[in-house]
Amino acid sequence: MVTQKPKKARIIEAAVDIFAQKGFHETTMKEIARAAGVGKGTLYIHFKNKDDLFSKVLDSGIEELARFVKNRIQDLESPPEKLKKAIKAQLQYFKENEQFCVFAFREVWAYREDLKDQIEKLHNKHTVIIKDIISEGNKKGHFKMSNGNSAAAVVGMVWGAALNSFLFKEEFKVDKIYEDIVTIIFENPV
Amino acid sequence: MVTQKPKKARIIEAAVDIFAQKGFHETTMKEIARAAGVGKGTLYIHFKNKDDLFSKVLDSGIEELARFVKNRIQDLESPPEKLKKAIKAQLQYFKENEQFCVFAFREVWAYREDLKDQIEKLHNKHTVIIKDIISEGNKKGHFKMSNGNSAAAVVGMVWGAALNSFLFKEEFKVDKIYEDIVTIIFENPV
Amino acid sequence: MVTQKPKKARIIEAAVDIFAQKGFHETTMKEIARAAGVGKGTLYIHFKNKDDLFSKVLDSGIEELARFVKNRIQDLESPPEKLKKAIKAQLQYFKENEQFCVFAFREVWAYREDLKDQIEKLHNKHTVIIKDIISEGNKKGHFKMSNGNSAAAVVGMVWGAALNSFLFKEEFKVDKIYEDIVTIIFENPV
Amino acid sequence: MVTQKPKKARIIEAAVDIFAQKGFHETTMKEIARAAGVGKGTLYIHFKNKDDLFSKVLDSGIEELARFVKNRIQDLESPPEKLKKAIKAQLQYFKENEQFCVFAFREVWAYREDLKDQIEKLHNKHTVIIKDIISEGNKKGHFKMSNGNSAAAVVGMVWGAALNSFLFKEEFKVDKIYEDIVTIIFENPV
DNA sequence: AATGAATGAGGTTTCATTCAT
DNA sequence: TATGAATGAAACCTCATTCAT
Repeated sequence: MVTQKPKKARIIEAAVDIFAQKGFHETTMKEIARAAGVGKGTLYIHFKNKDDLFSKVLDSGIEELARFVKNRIQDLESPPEKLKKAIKAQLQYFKENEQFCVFAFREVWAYREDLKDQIEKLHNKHTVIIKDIISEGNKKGHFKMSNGNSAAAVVGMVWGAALNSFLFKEEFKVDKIYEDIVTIIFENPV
Repeated sequence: MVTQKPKKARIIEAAVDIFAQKGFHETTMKEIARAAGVGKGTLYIHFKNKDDLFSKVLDSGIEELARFVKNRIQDLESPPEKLKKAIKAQLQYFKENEQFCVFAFREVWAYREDLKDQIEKLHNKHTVIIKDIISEGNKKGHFKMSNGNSAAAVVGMVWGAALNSFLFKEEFKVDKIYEDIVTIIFENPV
Repeated sequence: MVTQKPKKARIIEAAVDIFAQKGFHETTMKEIARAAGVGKGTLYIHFKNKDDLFSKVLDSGIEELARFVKNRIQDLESPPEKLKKAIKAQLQYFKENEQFCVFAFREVWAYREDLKDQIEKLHNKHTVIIKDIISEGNKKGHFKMSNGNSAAAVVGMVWGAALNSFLFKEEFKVDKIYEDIVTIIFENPV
Repeated sequence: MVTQKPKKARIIEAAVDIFAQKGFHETTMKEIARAAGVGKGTLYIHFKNKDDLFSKVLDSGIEELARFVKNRIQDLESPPEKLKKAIKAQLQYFKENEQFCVFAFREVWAYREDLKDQIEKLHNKHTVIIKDIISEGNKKGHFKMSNGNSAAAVVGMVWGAALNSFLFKEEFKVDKIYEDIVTIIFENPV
């Protein structure tokens, strides 16, 4: 007999897709079960309940995004270069994982009171990469940004531009969006 | 007898609050009715259904935000000054209407498929102010930004920073956030 | 100012139409009010409630049908002729008042527990014409039918044939249906 | 553990009773569930919605009535005998299943626009037995009836007489009603 | 007498979760 | 471990009826 991919992973994969397409409330446990090819009851063996499944799905996605970005910047030295690369990496990830990103937009930003702690942690994990770069850049004299707000603002910029593309169903042009954002940060208005 | 505020307005006010606190799906029509001090059936006199109420609430808020920002920039000439003022005005509005802003974050960004048209329109109405300023600034030689993406990025920056504050329940310091954003746009990294 | 038709009559007229088209439960008081050109509250001035309005409407219709049939047979002497004429008259009335007849089918036959007394009375008023003819015919030696059941059976025959036409949207051919029914009663199978 | 009767059958049985007593609109899904001894949600596992349940209930009853009548006439040869037997069988079935018959009266005759197709089919299935007998009888020279209208008239006669008994809460005397109907068809008025 | 805005009881239906197999 | 039939709380929405004008 062929060794099957573990059920838990299959469930998460299926859930990302459906949550991303329809949002938390419009998605039913039955749909997820069917998409994962398991019984409804099985979901409750691997996850405590719908909220738990949801937050695990979120977790796994953000983790992957963070890994993806960290990989791309790990060999760079200069904070401005790191910042540029981190922005580009995010945009690339968005392009390749539109599904998940829409999902993250929907649910991380539009956070639910009862998942607050969970979501704050995730938001943090995601923003912290940028925060560290800025922090390092400030120390080395490259930037004059404050840490917390600026990181949030930069992340907001990337997501704002990305969401704008998604919303208007334009083609998602990584390079163009990248240029536009870099211009805002690195070019002075007169 | 005292002339009461019109029912429709009272309902919208109550709905903003509850939607903002709990999101679309967690909010029940019963709650809104109770908060507005009217009967459940009354909601259905003034609004076709829950979705309709929701989108009217959204509409009225965005309209007000747009008015608020436009008022503050109408006497300014220089595009950079306009951009700064528009950013500050948004932050001020956010501070004074935290409820509505969280609501808008939740639902405009995390847009729902079935309200897409509605939300695109609103998103547009809101972003277009920044877009016009940038466009004018480009023509006059102040900026070198592209129109669509950059406006979305700038708006994302403001909202990202604001949401960050809300998320972490820090005090919402308009001036500090304003400085941080302006620094990103107007100060060059080295 | 022109003397308007009394409101009460206008309401009944409107109600027959709507009840006939949609049945008791699918018809709303608002619809009736609008069709009658009066305010909703006005219905409650002239009728105690929806049930009361309904039974008055039924009453007025059955009354008219009974009058219609009685008129046509009053000059006839022979019970068989009377019976034939009464059958034909009913069919004619059905053809001219399909609206009301469907309504009567729906509601008289499918009687509601809470309107039972009302409906029995009406059913009676309608069947009694046939019952009297049969009774007279028996006495004079024309028929050998029992009174109650036979009248009900004859009425059922007429309505059954009529409803059959309505159901299958065939043209309602009075003469043909009339022939078919008369054949059953007046022609012997071998 | 004792093998229980299948849930679906139990639901249909319960639904016939309640629908018969109170009609479609006055019957609630909650009542049916309670009467069937199942949860409200279970109804929606076996039936798409209230309309679906209703039409399935109707279907199952008409099917049974048709089977009942067919069984009784299958060994007879002469069309007049068949017709008599079919009439008697219907009356017998009515006596034994008053519940269902009242239900069928209510809803088949007083048909609802949205169930029209369903009801036409059922009406048909029921009337066709009589239609076939008449048709055969015409061919063999026993009757001189037209097919469609006459079948509908005969069925109407049976139902009319039966309903009359139910309406007036008289004892339902199969033999007496049978005699009365047969007299109308087989005895010539003078 | 006439109106229609307001009400809220009560209906249908969905769906997260349980549990016997 | 795995399943899915069964459950019932809770949501949205309608509409007969009331009552202040």
